[in-house]
Amino acid sequence: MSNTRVLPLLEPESDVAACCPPLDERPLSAREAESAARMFKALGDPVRLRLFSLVASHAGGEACVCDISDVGVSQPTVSHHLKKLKEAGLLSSERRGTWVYYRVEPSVLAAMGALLAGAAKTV
Amino acid sequence: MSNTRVLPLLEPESDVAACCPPLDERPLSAREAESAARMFKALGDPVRLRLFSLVASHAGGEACVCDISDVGVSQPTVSHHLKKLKEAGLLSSERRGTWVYYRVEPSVLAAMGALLAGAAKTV
DNA sequence: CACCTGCATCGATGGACGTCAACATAGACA
DNA sequence: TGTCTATGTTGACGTCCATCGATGCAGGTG
Repeated sequence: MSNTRVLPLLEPESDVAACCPPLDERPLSAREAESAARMFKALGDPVRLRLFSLVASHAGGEACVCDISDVGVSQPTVSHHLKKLKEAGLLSSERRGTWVYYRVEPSVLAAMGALLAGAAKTV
Repeated sequence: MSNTRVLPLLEPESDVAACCPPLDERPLSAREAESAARMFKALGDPVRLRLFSLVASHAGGEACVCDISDVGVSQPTVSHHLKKLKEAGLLSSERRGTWVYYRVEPSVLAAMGALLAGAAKTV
């Protein structure tokens, strides 16, 4: 455990992780919605969702770009989408020698899960 | 065991509720990603997210369109976004007399929560 | 040094999307 | 019937976005 490392969250661009209450608790403010929508939007593209799932499900929690080649789009497009996922705070990247490795950013995922967990209980 | 046989995925338009395994279980197929991305995409707009949160947090789990007027966009735009949320399977609507009421579709939310719950555990 | 490979960036293009005003439709009421 | 109110629909417009080929850059290998 001890995995709950809280991000600094200083930049207004990436106030992404601890932004919002459960969706059914109260109406989101414009600011909250803006920040949360960025995360959902990042996963709102089929290619990005496959890329993200590919990284998330890969052994060790990280994947090299070289492992990704069968998503049906060109290499520049893959790079473009990985960048988008990184900008949304969902992935982080690290270059090790020749290859670049991407890994899932757990805190942001937890935030999205919290948003939905509330609304899912709404029956 | 209990290999969680998934649904037949009948309608290509609304295979939305029980589409996908947790994001970190295995790479999503193109079909799965397509279906799941539709849901995320629907929440990927700030206005739609506010509308959805507004309905989800409203008393009784439903809200009349007349309750919604302060999202910062015109009425036709509100109607447009509500339609999008409905097409994505996140909301359902019902006309009762003069007013139209929208409510949250719980199964779809549960599906999205399941997708993320898996990936959130990924540390 | 030169050469090759893995990945990012650039510039262009076609399509999708958010937004609005104008109009259409449906129900309530007189 | 007619009129008013509440929503949905249409058409248009501007912007964003996914995609690609070409190119650039970094790191390994000879």
